[in-house]
Amino acid sequence: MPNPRSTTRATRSTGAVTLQRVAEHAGVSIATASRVLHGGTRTVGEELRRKVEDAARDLGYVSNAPAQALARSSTSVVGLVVHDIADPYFAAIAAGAMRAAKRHRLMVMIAATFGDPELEIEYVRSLRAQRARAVLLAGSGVADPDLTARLAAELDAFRADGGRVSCIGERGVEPYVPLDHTGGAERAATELWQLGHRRIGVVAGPEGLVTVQRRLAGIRAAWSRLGGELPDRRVVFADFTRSGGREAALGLFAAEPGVTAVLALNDVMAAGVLAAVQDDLGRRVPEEVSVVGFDDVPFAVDLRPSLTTVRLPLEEAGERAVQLIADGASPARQAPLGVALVVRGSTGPVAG
Amino acid sequence: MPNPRSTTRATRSTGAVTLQRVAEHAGVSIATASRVLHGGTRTVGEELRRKVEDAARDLGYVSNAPAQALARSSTSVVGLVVHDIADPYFAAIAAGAMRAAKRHRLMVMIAATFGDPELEIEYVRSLRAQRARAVLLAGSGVADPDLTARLAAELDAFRADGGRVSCIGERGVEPYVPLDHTGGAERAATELWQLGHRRIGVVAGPEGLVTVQRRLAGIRAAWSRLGGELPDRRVVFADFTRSGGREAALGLFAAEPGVTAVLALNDVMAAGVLAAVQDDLGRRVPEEVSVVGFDDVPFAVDLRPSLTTVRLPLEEAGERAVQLIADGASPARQAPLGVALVVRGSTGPVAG
DNA sequence: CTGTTAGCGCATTCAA
DNA sequence: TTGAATGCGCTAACAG
Repeated sequence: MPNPRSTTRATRSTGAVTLQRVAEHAGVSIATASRVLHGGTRTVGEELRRKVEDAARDLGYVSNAPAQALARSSTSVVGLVVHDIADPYFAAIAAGAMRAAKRHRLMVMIAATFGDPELEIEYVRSLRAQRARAVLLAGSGVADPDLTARLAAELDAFRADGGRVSCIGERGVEPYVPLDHTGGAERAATELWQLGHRRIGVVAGPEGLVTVQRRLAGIRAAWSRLGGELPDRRVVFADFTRSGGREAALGLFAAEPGVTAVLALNDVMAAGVLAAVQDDLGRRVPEEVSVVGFDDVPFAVDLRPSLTTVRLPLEEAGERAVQLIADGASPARQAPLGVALVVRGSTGPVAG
Repeated sequence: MPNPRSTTRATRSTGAVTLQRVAEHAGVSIATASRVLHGGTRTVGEELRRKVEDAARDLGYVSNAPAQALARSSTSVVGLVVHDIADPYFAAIAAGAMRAAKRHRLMVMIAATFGDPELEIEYVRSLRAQRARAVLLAGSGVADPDLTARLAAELDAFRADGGRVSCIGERGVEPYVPLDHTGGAERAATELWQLGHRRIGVVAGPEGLVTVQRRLAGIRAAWSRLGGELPDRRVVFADFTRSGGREAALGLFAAEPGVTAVLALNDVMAAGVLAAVQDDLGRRVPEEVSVVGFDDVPFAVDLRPSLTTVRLPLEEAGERAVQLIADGASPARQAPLGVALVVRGSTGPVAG
């Protein structure tokens, strides 16, 4: 018998090294092998333990995650749902999440919805099928009752199957990592007011996103508190992209040439605004027009001029989101992550 | 009976809706249910098919991926191994990969090594445990024989288990998406030469990365072909980060004040170089110093001044990488993705 | 076209 | 402490 293999079919030639084989090789039962290789509790004798470990190493054993998942009905993967991983906002969150995931020995599966709420629901469902241990919703939700309800239903089903859920920013899902969009926006608006600006414009992202609504609300709140006016025609909605920002800025100035400062609702859009104002419109920043961004993504400091923006601790938010779903994290109230206005070169006093 | 849940423990209250239950509910065998719900082939009668579909919908059935994976020993997840997802280079690749993955109905699991080659090996092993259908290596390899061999061994094992492998850029693994680092670098260097620069400096990434070596080789090849000189002291290695670029530039100019142009081996470093040259050293770009980057990440155009750089079709590379491992993609020779020099504002003729 | 049956690899009672 | 046996949910022959 030159070949120890006995069973019939193909697939399992010498290929798959299973617990079974390790057990045989070590001369123990598969239960024992399982205990030393996977079981946390040390209830195996020193000698057998060594034998099993040696066998596993010799054979190059690698556990079969799907099999384990099936047997214990739980995996070590967490799903992260973002809009677009190429967007530095989400990339930062993902980086933080992955860092924390590593600490907790979790794998991160990323799904990009490209802004499609239907896809978000579909991905949660898919993650449920994967029996992911948790799903992290990183993107902003949309203010649509139907969509929200359907997502909630899907999340409930996910939880019913034993999964955990957490999200970045408040969106009606518990637990979540609080991000003070409103407060940050208020601060940015206030800064502009203090610089003497009275006629400001807002370059906003998609109108349906609750993040956009929150930031906008913060600006409006601060502005009216200060006694300013912000007519709707000075608020332009567009995609959360560079070109979205550029086009929105162009539209804004076409309609309201007197605007002295513009608040972009994220840094990527701000980059587009800067390009529009300086290159297309030929106005100087900040001498003629001030620009403020939101998020403080890494490249904000390198824009021309460097961008004044509201800093959001994105990486930390990502980390916290996985902490929330890792171990028995208490669903205790989270201290909101600090937002801060980072004043750089794109803002200045209103032209006298 | 206000509460339909009955069974004892926790987890499996009304929770787990299995194929089994769907089959019962529909009055068919579980095999039939499986066929209509998962089997691609249409070998089920119209009536039963409908019954099963209705039952599945009514019960809210979601297939159990781990169970499927175990039974058919294959999953629909592909692993993507990157250095750092927050780096726009990898974010772009990931975005492309995810787009293609969606088309092929694959899920993408991302692992970040943060530049640690050991972690890369560990992740491949972990992906093997997950029985991932494929792993995509997006990061550059290091020029270390031991590491390379161990990674190769792990990849072979992965393949032996039926997994597919592909990577971005040549690194001794087949198949791969060719990226002409060398050619791009040659083009950038040539451009500088033509602008009259003779004393150039290179701000390079980690010396061990083969990508760095390739780009550097391209520069050296072009330069010596043109008749220029590039002494080692004008080549500085640092991290592939903004601060790495900034510090490297500072060091470079401290040692070689006469340099008239610097080639940064990626755009993120170039941002740091720009900051160092203009803000720290107070020299004008491009009047006094020209700067060239590499990759053409999204923010390159927004730098101050806009960055001349070598464009690499990163998203497309990501897409191609998953195409390579999807369906029965022929391991045919790939036409190298086109690289192009994008001339913008950071380069100009040498000061006369 | 449909049902029966035998695993897939592992965790986990339950005995020993 | 260790082993034997059972089942996780599903797929894939194989038979009818």
